[in-house]
Amino acid sequence: VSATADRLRIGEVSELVGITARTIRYYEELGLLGSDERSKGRHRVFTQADVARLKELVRFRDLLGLSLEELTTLADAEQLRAALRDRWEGELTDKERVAVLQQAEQIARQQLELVNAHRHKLDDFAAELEQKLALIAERRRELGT
Amino acid sequence: VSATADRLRIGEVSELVGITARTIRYYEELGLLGSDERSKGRHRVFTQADVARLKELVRFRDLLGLSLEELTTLADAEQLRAALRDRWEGELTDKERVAVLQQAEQIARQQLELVNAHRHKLDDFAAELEQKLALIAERRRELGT
DNA sequence: TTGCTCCTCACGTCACGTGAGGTGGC
DNA sequence: TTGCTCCTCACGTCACGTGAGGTGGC
Repeated sequence: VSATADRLRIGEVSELVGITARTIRYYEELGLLGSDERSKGRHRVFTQADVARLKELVRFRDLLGLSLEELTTLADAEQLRAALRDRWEGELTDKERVAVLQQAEQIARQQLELVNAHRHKLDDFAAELEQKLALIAERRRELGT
Repeated sequence: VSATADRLRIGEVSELVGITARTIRYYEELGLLGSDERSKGRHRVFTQADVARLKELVRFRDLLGLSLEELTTLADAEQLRAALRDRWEGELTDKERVAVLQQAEQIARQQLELVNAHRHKLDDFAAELEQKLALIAERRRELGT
């Protein structure tokens, strides 16, 4: 199969990520995926790295409600990180490696803050609902059932 | 001021809820608010109950990513509950009161499950990011900085 | 070679944003 | 009465959905 060679087709990616082919094409058009070298009209080819990136984008979209414009910024940062990572083996000095790690750390920290902000809002929401349930339970006790 | 009489105008509601007047009109058009008795062309009048309802809808929209069609279902349930609540004082038998409470409890439980499902996904996401940070920290130790 | 999957327009939809031009109400 | 806020179209936009008609590649 083509998958063994890490050359995925759009249908396979669609299946793996859980989004439609149309969405993948649209994201590519917006530049959310990496470079797209392909003569127009021919079938797109994807890698497992593309699948990972799409999964992450979809997660930010669905869980944090980010717009595609916001995802672009995020994708740019990730792309930079990936580019540096590709040069990781051998070609970098220790100083450069430290700089790459610092960059990666900053990105991850910002993402974690976004996630945590959303978590707190959901925690508040859940707490209110549980309070509501407690109030209902109390009223039911008052009614003797 | 008009606010003292619980007769809010769309601009006040917009401010209180944090959405635009256009959005409020759109939601009214979809029937997400209660009954709209008003001769066309005249200014809309809202109550604090409308504000509370809109705040809840916006929360479900933003935190859980529900579509307006899904919000409709949710709003219908809430509306039913509110209608029953209005009849709460005096007119109901104990049996009817218990039924109302059971309904309210079921709704709150379903909402809580939705919220918790989202919370778990965000927990997973946060855990992965923290793991990533731990990995970065480890690499930095290996590099001696 | 036959099918299936993919391709590119291109129009439709959902959830609003953004004026244009006009009227309501404290 | 003067302003400000509100009103109703109506077209624009973002993030895709949904065919129509045609070609690529195992």
